[in-house]
Amino acid sequence: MATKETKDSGIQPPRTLDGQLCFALYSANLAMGKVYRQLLAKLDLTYPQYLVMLVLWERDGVTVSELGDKLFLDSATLTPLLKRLQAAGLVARNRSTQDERQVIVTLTDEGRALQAKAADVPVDLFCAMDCDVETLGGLKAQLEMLRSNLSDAAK
Amino acid sequence: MATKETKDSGIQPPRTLDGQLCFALYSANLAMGKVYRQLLAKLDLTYPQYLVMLVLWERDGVTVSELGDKLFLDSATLTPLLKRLQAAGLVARNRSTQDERQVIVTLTDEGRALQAKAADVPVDLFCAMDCDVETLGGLKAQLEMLRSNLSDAAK
DNA sequence: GCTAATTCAATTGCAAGCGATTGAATTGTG
DNA sequence: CACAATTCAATCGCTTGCAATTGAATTAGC
Repeated sequence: MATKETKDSGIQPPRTLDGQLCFALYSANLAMGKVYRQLLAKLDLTYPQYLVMLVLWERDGVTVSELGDKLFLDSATLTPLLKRLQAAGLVARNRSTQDERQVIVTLTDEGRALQAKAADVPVDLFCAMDCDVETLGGLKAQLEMLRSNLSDAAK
Repeated sequence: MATKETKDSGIQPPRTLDGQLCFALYSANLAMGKVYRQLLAKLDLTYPQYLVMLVLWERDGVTVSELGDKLFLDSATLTPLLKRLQAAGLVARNRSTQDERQVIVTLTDEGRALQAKAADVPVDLFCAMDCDVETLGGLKAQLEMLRSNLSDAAK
């Protein structure tokens, strides 16, 4: 055999930077982060903090684990992030009385009020992406499939 | 006007977590990072470090700025990363004699030797993604377009 | 030739992100 | 009931990623 081949397929994955899908994913994500940083600056939120607020605006009063399941993050990331949101006066953290292991995250009045100020964010971001809706929808579906496959592969 | 609309388009970008392309991008990138962390553990590299090595394996002896242009990263990220690669014995960092402001990054013998050990990484990752090549190619092109558009939007 | 503007890497301070571990609370099993 | 296993949040240590700044080297303008 002259060159290494992918199992059973005979396909050659690219070995250079430019050829790799993963680098495109990585750098698109970085670029998205920069746009969000600008858009969210007026709300004093980072993108992961904004994601937590999105979850809470949809359904208030969730545990750290539930947040983690929705956002694919664990407590090592969420606990300090939630403390910062608490310090900013946007959420409260309270132990569940039913199960003292769980911490319930709740919106404060200020946190609820922030939703109105954040209304423009999805619109502005949609404009920044400058794509037609069909493309974005297809891209979203493919990325979700990719995330699912990669999650399965990672143990 | 009953609801806010995207400029001139009448289109409603999604406001919930599940609806957002950006979250799909963000979480797919996190999932990719976890797979790479496992694959690269045997090489003692992180994914950004691996990207730097990819660049150097393609063309040895590049400046920090050139690395930054290729990887869309700046010196605040690259300098400490390169110092870690240097501490690991994979690269050397030397001031250019032509222009003392520039730092030239060069592979050591050990760094060059690592390329052989990394040969399986793209293959393994391709398997982990579990997609056909056409899908991956299309996805890569769309992500590159998205990155470009977002970069333009961010200042 | 001299000063102003620019370029380049480095540094600082902060916020993720995660592997690994800890400790408390709960559940399961005999 | 007892006690082992599990679940859950928190903590530690490390590596990105970046805005802002610094300081040195180079280039441009006069």
